[in-house]
Amino acid sequence: MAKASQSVEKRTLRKGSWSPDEDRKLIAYINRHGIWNWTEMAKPAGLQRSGKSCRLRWVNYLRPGIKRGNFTREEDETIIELHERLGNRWSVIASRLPGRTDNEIKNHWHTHLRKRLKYNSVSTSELFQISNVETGKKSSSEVDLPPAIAPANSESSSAIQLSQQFSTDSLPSSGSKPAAEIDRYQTTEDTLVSSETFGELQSILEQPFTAEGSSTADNYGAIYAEPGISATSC
DNA sequence: AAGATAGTCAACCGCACACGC
DNA sequence: TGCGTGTGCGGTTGACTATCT
Repeated sequence: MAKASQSVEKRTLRKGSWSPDEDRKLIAYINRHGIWNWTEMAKPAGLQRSGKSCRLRWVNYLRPGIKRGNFTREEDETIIELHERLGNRWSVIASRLPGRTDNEIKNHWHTHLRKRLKYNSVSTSELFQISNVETGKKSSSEVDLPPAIAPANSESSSAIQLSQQFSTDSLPSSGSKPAAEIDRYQTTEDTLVSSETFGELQSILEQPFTAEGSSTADNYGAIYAEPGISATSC
């Protein structure tokens, strides 16, 4: 493609929040054709978005199996535990929290957990009590969390409904390119395989958690047992 | 009631890496 | 081997919302 037309395209690309209509288009396209090339997909999908933007929206928001809403105490503890071991390796941490995205975990860390750890002399379980006193203001996801799944806003909710709706015939098991390509996006753990430190990470991750509870393998099964998403392809 | 301030989170940006040619 | 392209990741930003004064 010529440089001139590329720059024109760049100028016409939409930025900012996604509309429900855009969400619908992206989901519909992916369900029909699968994920084959983010930068090329946007146009035939009818979206004036960059490939990056589409990918981000899908991975963090529209993908089936995304868990929205408040973090549970177990999830919080898992994040804290893993962050102690791994640092800001959000994608690795996300791989241990089925249904949570690295972006969401990162945000949650910066907005909730990090400040709790300022009280770094206390145990993780005590952090949950401290948060009550400390924040005083908003109590959104802090303590005694309900198993909330309620999305933050109406747009989110519509996106999720759409996603779930589409997921019934979900990620393409047939079609021109999909299966092999899509596998790449099914699990964050797969992305670790290529890492030179995979072994190292795995050994770290396989150490028992005090707080991890039921959050890993079992839930993977549950999450990815959604229609149209095979656990094996994860 | 209205403005100021703080908190939250979706989305963007830039960089690094993998891969194909 | 070097280059171009696509993708993934982590840091950061900015709009929106909640709370305070």
